[in-house]
Amino acid sequence: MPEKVTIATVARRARVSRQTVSNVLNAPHIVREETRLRVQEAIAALGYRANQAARQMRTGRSRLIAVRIEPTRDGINGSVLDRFLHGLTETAETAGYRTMLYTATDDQQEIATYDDLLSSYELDAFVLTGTDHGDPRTAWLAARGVPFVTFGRPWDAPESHPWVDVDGAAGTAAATAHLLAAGHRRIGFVGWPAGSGVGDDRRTGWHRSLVAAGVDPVGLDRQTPDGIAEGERVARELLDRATPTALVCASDSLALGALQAVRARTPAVPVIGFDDTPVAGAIGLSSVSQPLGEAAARCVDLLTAVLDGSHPATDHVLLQPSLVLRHTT
Amino acid sequence: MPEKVTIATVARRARVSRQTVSNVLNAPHIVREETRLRVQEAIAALGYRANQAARQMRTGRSRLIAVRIEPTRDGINGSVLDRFLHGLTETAETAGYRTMLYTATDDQQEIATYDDLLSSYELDAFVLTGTDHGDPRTAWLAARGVPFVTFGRPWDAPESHPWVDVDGAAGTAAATAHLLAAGHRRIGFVGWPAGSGVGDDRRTGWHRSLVAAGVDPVGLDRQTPDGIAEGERVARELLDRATPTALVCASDSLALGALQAVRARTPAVPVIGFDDTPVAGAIGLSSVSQPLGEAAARCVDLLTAVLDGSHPATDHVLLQPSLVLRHTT
DNA sequence: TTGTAGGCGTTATCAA
DNA sequence: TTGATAACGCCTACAA
Repeated sequence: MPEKVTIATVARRARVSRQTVSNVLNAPHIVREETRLRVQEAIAALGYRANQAARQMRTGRSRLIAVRIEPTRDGINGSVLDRFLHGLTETAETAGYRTMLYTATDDQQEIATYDDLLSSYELDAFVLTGTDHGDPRTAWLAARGVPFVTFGRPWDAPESHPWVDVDGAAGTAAATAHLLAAGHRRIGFVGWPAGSGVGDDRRTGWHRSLVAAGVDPVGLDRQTPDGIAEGERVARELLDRATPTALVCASDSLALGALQAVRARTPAVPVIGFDDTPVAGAIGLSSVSQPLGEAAARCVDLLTAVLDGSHPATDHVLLQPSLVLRHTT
Repeated sequence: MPEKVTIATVARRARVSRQTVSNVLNAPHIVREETRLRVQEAIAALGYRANQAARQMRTGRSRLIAVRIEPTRDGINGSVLDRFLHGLTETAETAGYRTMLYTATDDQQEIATYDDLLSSYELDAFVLTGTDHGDPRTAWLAARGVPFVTFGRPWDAPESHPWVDVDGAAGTAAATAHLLAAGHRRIGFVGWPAGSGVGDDRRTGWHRSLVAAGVDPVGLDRQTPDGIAEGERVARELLDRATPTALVCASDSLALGALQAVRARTPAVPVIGFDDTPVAGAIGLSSVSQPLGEAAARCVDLLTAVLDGSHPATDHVLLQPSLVLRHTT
């Protein structure tokens, strides 16, 4: 087991004071080159690394960011956040931050966790996902001046804090446009109940695309909580009542259900899902793909900008999704 | 923004010394009850929480455990580790530990990360996944006396360190037994190339089950790297050459491919996968399910035992998987 | 440009 | 049983 290497060990070896070593680390430009090189050589030779706990005590910064990990719901949509999490961890690492995980069952408990995390570990920032109308979490963090960024727009007040999001409406619009181009007119939409920002956004794209093409969308959409069985049920209902010739869905789960419903119909009824989850790839379901890696990277960008005190021109990033076509269209 | 509450704030309010507050926190039994209650009241009233960085400086312990997050490969098998990670975070929280994430591209880089994590953040322990024969990571950690537990057996030396694993052989044996009970004799196996501990383990269960039933397994299995296309290819090959009437697969990806291969065969060829990933649930694929939440919990148990210095009777845990039957059987 | 002194919040040691 | 003192490793002021 190697002995603990502190700033003092380095100082001794380089025959300078501890302060000079600290300067080499934090303000290299004020150290004479010859001295700096000697210190850097000592650092490398000893494998010295600054102790975060000690640094944090002085600076109050931990170089740690917190992200919530969700219970996997149906396991399909959960993969979206998992992919985001991976991208986040990776990008944060290259920016010199580590990622810390926490769980929470509801907003209030999550806020209690913020409090705990902040006072025990002095986290530098939070990355929130799944924001919705009137989110109490963002209000709490903002009130305390805690840096944070959300993956997902604040639907109420778009300017209130830094966020990164993917343009869901553009995604469903592209899906709808693709079907229109293929000659379809009566294109149905299977979505979530009105009221959720994300769900409404995705419905909007379909609606707007249809209207632009001169098709009346009335009666062509259905709403249901997420799930495969739910998707199948309402898709069947939609097919029976409104006879759409193609379907756009708000999620891959819904699309999977819709796929069951359209099975064996002639002519075939194309179905397009949302999120391009592994399931979609596995079964050949066309889907709208979110650039999750880039979204994560931009979140880190925004965060480091805030943490370094530099105020960038823009702190709202809206990314464009892409349509991945497979067998089902 | 609330003022920072330190042990001194609490001490002042409770009219005791800082040391007494510390004792109430870390050794309550040596404090007179009356004093202790007064201090606890002050702690509650002020919302005091011990600062981890300061505590860590003194004790050298961070109450942090590290887990690696993998790049999602095909996104199907990746979900296994994601579910494990969720369970781990949750259980660790209840045990008073937080989870820190890191990424690594190969074993050497991962070891470099250990070094970094250990000297910068003084992590208390590591949870490793995906161990294989002659894993350099466990050797490195063991040599330095760093506490760790692996999810996955050390295939070379079963006694060398604490581990938790799921009995893969029992899983494929159960799958095979189920098919045997349904009247099948020529049951094929689609697995990974020999040499990986996990893959060989899963093949063993199928092999043993067949032999026990008096069926000669020779020629009834194929090997391929993981993947849907790969699974389809070798399953097709197997069906053509060895005419199995049912298939057991080493993963859901392979099973998904096999499902393509057996499509439209009469009589139907049942397929059973492994891992019970969301995809399996979504498309009705029967699969062997690992108790990932429990595995994670046991990992935390083992870790806390090591960290608290108590040496439990057993530090090797082998959990039993369960067979989830769906349409494909 | 380099060195010295002090303190961040906590706990271990030892004395009262 | 409680309290005073020192120390963990680092960084910021200030002095040399």
